[in-house]
Amino acid sequence: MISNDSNIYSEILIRLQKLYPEIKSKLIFNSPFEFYVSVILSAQCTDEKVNFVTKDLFQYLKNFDDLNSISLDSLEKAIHSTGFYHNKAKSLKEGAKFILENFGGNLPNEFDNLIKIPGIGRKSAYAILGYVFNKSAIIVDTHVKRLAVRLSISKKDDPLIVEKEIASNVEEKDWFKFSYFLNQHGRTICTAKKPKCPECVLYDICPKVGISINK
DNA sequence: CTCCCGATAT
DNA sequence: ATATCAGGAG
Repeated sequence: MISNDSNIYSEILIRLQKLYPEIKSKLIFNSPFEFYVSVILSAQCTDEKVNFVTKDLFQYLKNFDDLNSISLDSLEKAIHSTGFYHNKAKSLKEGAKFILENFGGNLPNEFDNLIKIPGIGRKSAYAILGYVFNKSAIIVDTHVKRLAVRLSISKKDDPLIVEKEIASNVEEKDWFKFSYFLNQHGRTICTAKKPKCPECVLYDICPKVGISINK
């Protein structure tokens, strides 16, 4: 099939690779446990703020046993500034209990097991797989979702659809990269509110350029 | 679809 | 002052 848009995926990979050469989480972690805590705290919160909070937290919170033992009240106080602190503290403690009871206190490295942990959804499960265990994963967060729609990779604003489109159009070895690139680009250039289209390296291949770009 | 919530941009 | 950010649970 001779078609220009059949190359949009590889074009995105090539161009964004140059812009975001280092594929690494901005979250600072030194163990699967620390990433688990950080990824839960990172919901609606900058990675910088998470790192600020975990710097002190990880001095005394070393594993799932510690997390299971700490009082809800002191945990809430410690993570307060990340927002949603009541939900997050509850998720962290319930998740820790679940991991101790079902996985012997070790964070599992299979998607099907991760997704069973209370407080861990698809996005967090894939983040753990990709960043901690270097397994293939497609992280579809709000940025990836938004860019997939703008770039007409997906017609629907649905994480599962976006995931399937990427899975079937990108080589598996590039899945994680691809979603990482869209995420980075969404944070910096193709922002939700005022996308910087004139600065965008995908400008000429973006179908939504010039049209109302509010989705 | 709503609720959770503090921080930051506007 | 207020809109917006954003993943997961119910």
